[in-house]
Amino acid sequence: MVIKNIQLEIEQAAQGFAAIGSEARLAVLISLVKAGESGRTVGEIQERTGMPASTLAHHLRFLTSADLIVQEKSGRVVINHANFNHLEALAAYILKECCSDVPTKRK
Amino acid sequence: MVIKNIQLEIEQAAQGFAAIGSEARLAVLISLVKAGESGRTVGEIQERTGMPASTLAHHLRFLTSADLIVQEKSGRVVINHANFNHLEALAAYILKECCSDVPTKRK
DNA sequence: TAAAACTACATAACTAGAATTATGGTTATA
DNA sequence: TATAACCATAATTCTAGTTATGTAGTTTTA
Repeated sequence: MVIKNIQLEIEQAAQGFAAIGSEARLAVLISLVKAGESGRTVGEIQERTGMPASTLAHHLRFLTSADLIVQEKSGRVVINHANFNHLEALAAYILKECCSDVPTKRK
Repeated sequence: MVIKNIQLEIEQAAQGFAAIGSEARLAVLISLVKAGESGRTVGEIQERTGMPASTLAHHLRFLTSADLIVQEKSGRVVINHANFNHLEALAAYILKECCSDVPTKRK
């Protein structure tokens, strides 16, 4: 798996975190992360999470617009993939600038 | 700096992400991450972010209840510290279970 | 039939002004 | 010189208007 380095702006990062800031959506995303590259159809996610289709569609839209997942249409089904590049960037964002304002001690 | 390994439940993780899922709060948190261990007073954060005191107080409360920051009272000022242990755990959470459902190829 | 779009509504969140509380420093007074 | 009174500052709480979100039923599209 190739991980591309993405540079996030604070708006994008906040949007990304907001997207996984609800238990329902976080559960959906984690399910897709577990599934790896091959992803899962909307139906498969619905089976696993048990949420109503319309609710799930709404959350998938939310996750898609935050660029956390990518949807791919294949015939009649839609396959959802975790966007690993973006997720990596998001995870890194939190502590990226750790301590940059701490004055370094003079020796 | 010692990093403790924290195991997060999905509710806690979602709450944590929700806490940094607003640009205002993410900006506050990043400011505290930059400041490192020594933290920053409410006033210092206000100077940097320019947001009204009442709004800032509200967001700090939110961040505190999600355990992302820790507040320490010192005389008249309240010093805010990023909770690095929790932030590490949150960052790790996103991809922790990556690909666990992918069937491994037989050799 | 699978999935998305549309719709509706109750609930929660964001923002910020005004009032309040808490602390520390300064000045006045006995 | 105590100490009471007062003022300044830091931060929080109260309150309210506005906006966003969560959920899910219904309808549409491919």
